[in-house]
Amino acid sequence: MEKIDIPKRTVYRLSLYQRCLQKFLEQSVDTVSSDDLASAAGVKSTQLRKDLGYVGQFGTRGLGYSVETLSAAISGVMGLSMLQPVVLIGVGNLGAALIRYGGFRKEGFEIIAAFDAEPSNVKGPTEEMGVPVHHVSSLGDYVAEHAVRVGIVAVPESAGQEVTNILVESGIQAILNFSPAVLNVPEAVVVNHVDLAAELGSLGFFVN
Amino acid sequence: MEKIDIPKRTVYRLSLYQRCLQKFLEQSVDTVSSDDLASAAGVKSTQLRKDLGYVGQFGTRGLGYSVETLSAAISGVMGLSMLQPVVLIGVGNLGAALIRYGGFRKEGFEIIAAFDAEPSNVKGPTEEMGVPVHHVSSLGDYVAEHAVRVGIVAVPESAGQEVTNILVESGIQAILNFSPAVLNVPEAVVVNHVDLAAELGSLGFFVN
DNA sequence: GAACAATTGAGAGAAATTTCGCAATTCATC
DNA sequence: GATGAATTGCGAAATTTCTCTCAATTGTTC
Ligand SMILES: NC(=O)c1ccc[n+]([C@@H]2O[C@H](COP(=O)([O-])OP(=O)(O)OC[C@H]3O[C@@H](n4cnc5c(N)ncnc54)[C@H](O)[C@@H]3O)[C@@H](O)[C@H]2O)c1
Ligand SMILES: NC(=O)c1ccc[n+]([C@@H]2O[C@H](COP(=O)([O-])OP(=O)(O)OC[C@H]3O[C@@H](n4cnc5c(N)ncnc54)[C@H](O)[C@@H]3O)[C@@H](O)[C@H]2O)c1
Repeated sequence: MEKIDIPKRTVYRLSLYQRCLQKFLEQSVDTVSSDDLASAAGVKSTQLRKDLGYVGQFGTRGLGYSVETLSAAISGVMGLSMLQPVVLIGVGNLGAALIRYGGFRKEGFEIIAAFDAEPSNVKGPTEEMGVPVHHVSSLGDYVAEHAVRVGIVAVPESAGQEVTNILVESGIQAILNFSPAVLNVPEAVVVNHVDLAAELGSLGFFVN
Repeated sequence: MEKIDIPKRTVYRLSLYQRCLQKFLEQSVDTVSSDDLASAAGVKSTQLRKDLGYVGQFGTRGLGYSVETLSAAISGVMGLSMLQPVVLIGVGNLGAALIRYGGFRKEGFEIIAAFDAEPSNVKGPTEEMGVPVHHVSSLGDYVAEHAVRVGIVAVPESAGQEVTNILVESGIQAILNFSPAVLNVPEAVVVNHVDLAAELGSLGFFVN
């Protein structure tokens, strides 16, 4: 079960490639060159080939890659062969937007339940998308019972570590963190920190 | 006015440091060591010192950094000395969430206007936050007239390049792109691509 | 004011990541 | 079935980023 050792950056790009391949598939393209795919993903073709090299050999020289084969291969590595259930904690501005967004399914993820400290304040998403919003007190049990492996944290900074602890104790394996909080987790748990304020803030450097 | 050459990663972290410093300031802490600040930001202290090294020398050996001085210095480099006006294009799920979020002001950014292809569909944010939502046809003029330098793109992928072109032609200097589209821009324009689907997707690799 | 503890700043070294270069392979054509 | 054009896969080189080390400096204590 030992995952091959793949650089984090490469894993991220594999996710991009996968989406591009999906799009090619929809357009009934059945073969792409590394140049085609790379430019669709916004990277250099050498980079793409090096990235794919971590996964295996899927191309045929002179021709390129079979979209279907490559897509299946990446899906395999990325564990996207089946829909991955996800819980979301914090149904505020951002959390609600994420729930309403329908696009994650296509990427292989489904938000199956949401949790909030005040679920009664939350109206829209439940009805709109069929995602139930529970009280955060039931988070631990839910995650454990449904063996949920991925969680999205969209609570205020002050509550970030708290809900993370619950997730971790209940066996979560990966967290997408939107709060500014620096989350403390065991080695085995992976955290992707998306810090929107910092992303915007860093643009300040480049203007004027 | 040539900016010092600072690695992108460092710029991003400077933004983190700045937020942490702000928090220290609120707590009336007036001196921090590189260890304190680094752990608040979730990085190693050697990394922090190296990052600050790009900016200048602000610490006193044996003591640490003056929160106020350092914060001012970073603000200077990051161009956050004054509130940076920002336009947002695409007031859908995500765009509306960003508008409703009040935290960007504290980071030195203010969404002064939003644009959508169908502004009549958009209700909430305008009234709630006092951010007017205009038709996208007026985007170019608005950006040019108000000399807006930073834009947030939150439209569907298919419209990403289109609105980007308008922004670029009108003199935008930096873009925060939430759409999956790979945006094509001139060298002088900086794009921060926040690809939520890819961030979530890449977690798939790490589970199980 | 000498000894000590704390802590920065910066150069050197290590590690990670990206880019390059090119042999190997495949398909199409003559 | 040989020639040529296209394109992968991979080792090597280049670049970027991170970490380590330690001398230099400051404040504090005796
Ligand atoms: N919305 C944005 O555009 C934006 C931008 C930058 C950063 N962020 C960050 O994303 C996070 C969410 O932002 P938001 O605007 O959606 O905030 P929000 O205040 O609108 O929503 C937070 C939600 O979390 C819930 N909550 C609070 N404590 C909780 C707990 N212990 N357990 C479960 N739920 C709890 C609240 O009831 C609320 O519904 C914040 O950390 C914020 O700093 C958001
Ligand atoms: N919401 C999420 O959680 C989420 C997650 C991942 C990615 N994204 C990406 O973020 C972007 C926005 O997502 P969303 O969920 O808010 O989408 P959305 O469909 O809710 O909103 C898009 C908005 O853009 C407007 N629009 C369309 N074409 C336009 C144009 N040419 N000019 C101006 N406005 C235009 C639409 O009227 C709509 O209001 C999309 O690219 C999406 O793929 C969103």
